[in-house]
Amino acid sequence: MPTGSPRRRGRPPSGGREAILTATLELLRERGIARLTTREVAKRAGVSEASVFYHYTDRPRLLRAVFIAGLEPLQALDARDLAGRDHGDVLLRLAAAIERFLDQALPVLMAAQSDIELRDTMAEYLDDNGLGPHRGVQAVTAYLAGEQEAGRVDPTIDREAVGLLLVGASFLRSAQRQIMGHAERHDLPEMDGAVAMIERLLRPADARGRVES
Amino acid sequence: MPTGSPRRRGRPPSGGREAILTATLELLRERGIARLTTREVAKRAGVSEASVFYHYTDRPRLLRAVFIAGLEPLQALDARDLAGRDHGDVLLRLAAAIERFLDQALPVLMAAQSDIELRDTMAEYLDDNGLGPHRGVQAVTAYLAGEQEAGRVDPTIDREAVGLLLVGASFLRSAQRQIMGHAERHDLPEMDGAVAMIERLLRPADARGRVES
DNA sequence: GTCTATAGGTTGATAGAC
DNA sequence: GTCTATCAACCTATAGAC
Repeated sequence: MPTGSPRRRGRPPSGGREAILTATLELLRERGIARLTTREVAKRAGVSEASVFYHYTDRPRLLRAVFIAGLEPLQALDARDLAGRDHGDVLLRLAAAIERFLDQALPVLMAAQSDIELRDTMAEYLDDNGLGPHRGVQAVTAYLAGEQEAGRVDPTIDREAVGLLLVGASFLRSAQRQIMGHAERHDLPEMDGAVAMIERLLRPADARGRVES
Repeated sequence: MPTGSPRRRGRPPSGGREAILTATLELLRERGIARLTTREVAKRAGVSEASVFYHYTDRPRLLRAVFIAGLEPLQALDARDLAGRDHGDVLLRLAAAIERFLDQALPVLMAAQSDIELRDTMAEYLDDNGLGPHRGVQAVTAYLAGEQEAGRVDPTIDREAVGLLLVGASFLRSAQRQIMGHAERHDLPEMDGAVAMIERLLRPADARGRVES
């Protein structure tokens, strides 16, 4: 028997299901969850409201689907994929990747905080799938462990602590952008300086005080 | 004419106004803003619903008042108030203070993200009053500047970068507690390790490698 | 300042035809 | 799978008496 599926049974999907998901995510980011009505979702997706309920049963389940879709990119985060000249380079790229992810996901994560049932649903999902902020910390930790083994990073460094510091800074910067909106004043420092400090910390003892490059 | 106010004119306040504020804040933290109705607020505060509108005009203004009340403790944050044996001690206390503040304020900050108009209102308020995450960074920066001047901290240290790292870690830890709820697994590292790494970074060059105490 | 009562409007969800 | 039409529930806000 054939294992592939060259042709699915039944009527092919018309794309309505995905259109609803996309429309919901857009409206969530644009207006906030409080102004997100199934009516508006249907309008933007170009389907009827009943169609929304046909596909997702009720509003909480629709939102759950949106949350999961919005968090999906976190699954693949790995510092070792990011090549770079030196530690500073890799860590800066990793921090940038985390900030990019958070800029997308934070609106969704925060929206879930608006309702205790949504919050619990999402927390359970995150927990079951081993997701959450610790994922970013793990990415840093794994990278540092490899570098320590290769003798390129001080072996007495607390890998997890460094991960917490780096991911925390990225998180704070992304959250600040969202909370403060486009208020230009009162900016946070750039990541460069923070990464430079971390880099200084990582240097093996025998390399300390050496002049750069 | 007397400048003090030994006795206010008119009927003394019965405490209804404050009861409404407190009830709103409680419900916000317990159930989330989506389930926060003026009806429930009135019930918990022990007043009629009309009383809520008498005092706060409409729901957005009530929420604005709650946000401001919830953020007030940030105004006073200053690392120099926190005495300690050494840098690690002071920074650990400061981080703890920031986490305590955020545990209270983050639910409020996140709730404001649920509605774009609330979000903008709050962002404007934060901006006008110079509030926001940068306040925590400033507290660290100010402390480090003093210590650098006294020769107890490496003068080549990027103060703002260190502030970003420390506040970021506190922020991440507090946010994780709220987002993940009481899911025990997948914890983040404690602050101690992170502070120890920062402390190592701060040591003046002539003190590096010295054995502790 | 506080209350009761209610108007007015919005929303999530269902029914039933196509 | 998609639609139109509709309902029951709920919420904010106001009116007017005390």
